[in-house]
Amino acid sequence: MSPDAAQRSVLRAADELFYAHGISGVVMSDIRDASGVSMRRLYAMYPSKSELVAAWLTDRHDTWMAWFAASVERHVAGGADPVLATFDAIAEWVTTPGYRGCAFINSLAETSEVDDTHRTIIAAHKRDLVEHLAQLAARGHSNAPSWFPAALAVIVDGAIVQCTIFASTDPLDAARSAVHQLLETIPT
Amino acid sequence: MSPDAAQRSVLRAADELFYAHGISGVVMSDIRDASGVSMRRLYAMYPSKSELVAAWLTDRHDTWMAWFAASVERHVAGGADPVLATFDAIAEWVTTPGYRGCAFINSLAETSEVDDTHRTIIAAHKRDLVEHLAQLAARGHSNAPSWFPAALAVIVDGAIVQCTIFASTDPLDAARSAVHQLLETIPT
DNA sequence: TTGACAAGAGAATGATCGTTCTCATACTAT
DNA sequence: ATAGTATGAGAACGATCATTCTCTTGTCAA
Repeated sequence: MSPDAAQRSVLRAADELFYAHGISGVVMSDIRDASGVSMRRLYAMYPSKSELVAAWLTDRHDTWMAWFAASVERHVAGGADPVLATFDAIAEWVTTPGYRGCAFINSLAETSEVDDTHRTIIAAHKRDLVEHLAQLAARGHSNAPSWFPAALAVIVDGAIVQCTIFASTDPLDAARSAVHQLLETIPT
Repeated sequence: MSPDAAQRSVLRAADELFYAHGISGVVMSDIRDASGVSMRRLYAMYPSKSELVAAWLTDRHDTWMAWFAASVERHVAGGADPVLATFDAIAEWVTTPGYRGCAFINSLAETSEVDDTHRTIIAAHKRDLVEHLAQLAARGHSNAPSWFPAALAVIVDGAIVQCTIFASTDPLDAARSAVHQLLETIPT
């Protein structure tokens, strides 16, 4: 297996396993078994589990943001409002089999207070999400109040969490209704 | 130590430790050391760590809901709108030293998909919170749309999560602004 | 006082985990 | 082909954990 293929295989295994079972629910030999990469090579690539987790989070940030942006644009191309298209994208995600909430929120719950590396990646992910939502809001709702993007991010994260807890899309629908109502009151 | 005192001491230790370090970040001997209750007695009370966690979550539900209701009423008595008083209460909580987000959301991230007991307690907690918020909304905003309580719960949970991630109260302020704006559009 | 049982301290047990090591097997360069 | 190096398979190691056991120290009824 080429170094590149090994790297991809490990990150794919890490994503499936860490997302499904949580960080402490996955042991290094699970990663080896799922990726087919030997312990020796695994530790040559990532000198500790913590660094593998950091690499996974970084990779997942890129992958997820790219997926999210593409999904939103697809719905915008179909005629949706850029802000409301956010909820169409999240609805797709939430109804995916194996959905278990936001990997970053979940990982934060498992991250001890001393591990700054993981926290930093997690916060950067959410900062990027807020920024992306701000750009969506700027398209077509250019005079939304300054708190709007941050509020939108709060609502999106709340919906992601509650859809996990209730195993239902009802919270997402309520969130969409609230944002729809909010947009009505914003002069274009 | 009386059986009652031992029970209280164990639950208090469980709350401090599980909340601060997460479930898998706490080992049973930590509970023993913090509570002063011997292993033998600990396992006589709770036959496994998982059952201790369940007892902790149940206890925390009662404690937290009581605190939240009281804090909201305090702010309502000070003249706040019952719905907006929610954000005053959450603001108190978020600025408490040692704040680490919602124990139930955090625990869900650590709970494996097979452990139905914990999931059930977590979902019941959030259901009770939604119901409480619905009752607050009914006071003074009796003709809010039917999605309003669920949306309010989504916004509250999102704010709780994002204040943890960003270690800031900014998300809470944005959330409050959004709800304030929403209430403006609801005919009394 | 004594005998019988309840409870504490904390060591023992067996499983699991992160990480490293060994040995056997390839591959590379000459 | 062969010495030298890299890699894989997976056992070994040392730490940690949930849980149980042992031994000791009360405590209380008669």
